[in-house]
Amino acid sequence: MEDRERMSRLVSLLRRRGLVLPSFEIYGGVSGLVDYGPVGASIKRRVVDAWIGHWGSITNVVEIDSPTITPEPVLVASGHVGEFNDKMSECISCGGAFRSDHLVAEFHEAPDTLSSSELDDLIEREGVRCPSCDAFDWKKPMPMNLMFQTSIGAMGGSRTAFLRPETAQGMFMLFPALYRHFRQKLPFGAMQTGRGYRNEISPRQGMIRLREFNMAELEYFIDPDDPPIDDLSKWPDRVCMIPDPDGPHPGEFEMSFKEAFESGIVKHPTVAWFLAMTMEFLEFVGIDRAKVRFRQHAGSEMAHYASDCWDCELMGEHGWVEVVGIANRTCHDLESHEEHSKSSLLRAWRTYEKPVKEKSEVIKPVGSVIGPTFRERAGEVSSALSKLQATPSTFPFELELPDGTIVHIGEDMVNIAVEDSIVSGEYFTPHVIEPAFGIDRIIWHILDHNYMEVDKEGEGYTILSLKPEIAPFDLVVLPLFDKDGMDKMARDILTRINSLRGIIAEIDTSRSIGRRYARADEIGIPWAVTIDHQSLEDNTVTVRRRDDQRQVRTDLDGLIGGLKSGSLSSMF
RNA sequence: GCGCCUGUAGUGAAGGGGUUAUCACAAGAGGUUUCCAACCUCUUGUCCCGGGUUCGAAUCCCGGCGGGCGCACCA
Repeated sequence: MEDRERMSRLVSLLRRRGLVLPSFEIYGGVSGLVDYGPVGASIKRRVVDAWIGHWGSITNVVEIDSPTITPEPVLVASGHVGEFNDKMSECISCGGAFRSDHLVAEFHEAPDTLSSSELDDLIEREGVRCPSCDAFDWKKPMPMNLMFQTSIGAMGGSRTAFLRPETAQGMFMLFPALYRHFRQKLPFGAMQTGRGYRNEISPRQGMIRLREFNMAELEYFIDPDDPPIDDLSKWPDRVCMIPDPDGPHPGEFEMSFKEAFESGIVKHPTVAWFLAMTMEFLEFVGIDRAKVRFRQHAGSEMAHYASDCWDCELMGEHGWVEVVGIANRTCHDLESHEEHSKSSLLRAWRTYEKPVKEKSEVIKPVGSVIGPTFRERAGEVSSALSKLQATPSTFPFELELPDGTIVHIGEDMVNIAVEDSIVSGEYFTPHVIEPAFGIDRIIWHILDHNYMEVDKEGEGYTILSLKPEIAPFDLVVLPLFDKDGMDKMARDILTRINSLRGIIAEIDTSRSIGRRYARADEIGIPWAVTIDHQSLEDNTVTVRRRDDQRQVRTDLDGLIGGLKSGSLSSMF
């Protein structure tokens, strides 16, 4: 499956032509950081724009943009501070590294709550041996923080913060604003693209595991009792699905999304819809469908926030790589933020089909009696009374306060009222379906799947067969010779084309025409326009199609029209 | 983070304790050519960084940084 030679030729091309390069190279480089060069940045922008356009086509999905610097409490609530702060023990004898809490798991009920020194004591006391070499020779447990920490503000007044490990929290923070924006109606979604940061222990595999990377995430907020259901028959083609091997459908299947949902392999209708939408996006940007599979997480590898999770994996020179995670995060995030922040704005309202009439007895503390009787504790007594579920039948009765104190409540201290109310609905915490895309990983696979090494008249020849929608340039303008008026005409045409909104063209005037076609093919420019002697006489040019090198002659208006409407290929 | 391998123009490679480090491709200037990496002339540009050994280090040694693979870790 892997061809190291092909991969190294591809990587050389990416560096040589300014697509993707190591960052800070003149200072020795930094592992896990890459630059998109002049060609790569253009591709990346178009892939991101395509992603925004794709999901934005769902009504009720909007784009937002949040800070990357995130205060600590947000990430405590999300679970990242706990999850991303594992302590690691290193074996001096063999160099192996292991999670300290796993080493002492059989000696403690909640090993993940222990501090470094407590873990160290326990390892010493129990004589825990190295799982790989059986030695008893440990370094002290070290916290392994996978988030980049910083502080907001200077000196004493500063607050701890982290660079975000995912963009998703930005959408949760804006839930109240989104709920208002969407006139308090579910479902709705918010998406953002941007950088995420993880201080990986050992970044590997080029742009597959980065320390700073581009993500694109969508949080789709739904009513769990009324999940959106889309018509899956729009996507009849089959795709490789690998359900949870520990579940009821172990194995590997070729099936449509509709079949996967109807057979119960994909449980949630909205998740099934998003799987299909994900496949559609990947094909739009030029991913080879035959190199795609959807794999359901086993329970044991589920992220801390998810209840069901599907990975979309792509096959490339690095093997199968996870590029999209589609998770049902349920109400985990909103509930946790409600608990930690004490905000009451993280819920949605659900109106009942028929209002419910409720008759209830309510206990109302009488402040004028309770106040003088209990003095400074009157507040606690009042709130304890209000929380009583059942109305007491006899007086006086004993009431227990939160700290265990027992007080005696007389009949004169409360009013018991019977209230009739009409309840027309209820508040609930929305559930969230999240597709999370690793943009860099997708770009790598776009390049991989479209990197064509072909034979051209006995010579090796390279074509990057990118979809026109994500090509770095829409076309290249080539004067056959850089003189005799062809030079001026080419520059005039270039100016005219570049004035079209959203169209990017470049010009190449150096060396032979064949060499210039080759250069353009190598970075995936789909169209080349050549100005020759005839152009000067009749205002026509030739248009060359990258993938089959065929040419047609057209007049300038035909060229401009075809470019604007994206229909150049209809000329062939 | 550990182990093994590795680092020479933009890319790919050769070489190597001693004068000015070699080659191909690429790139720039000019010429030639009426459409697919042709050809001619000229030009630019390289030993990852630091320390050590040595009269002398790009070469040997050590460390760092970067890359590949394996282990470990990882939404």
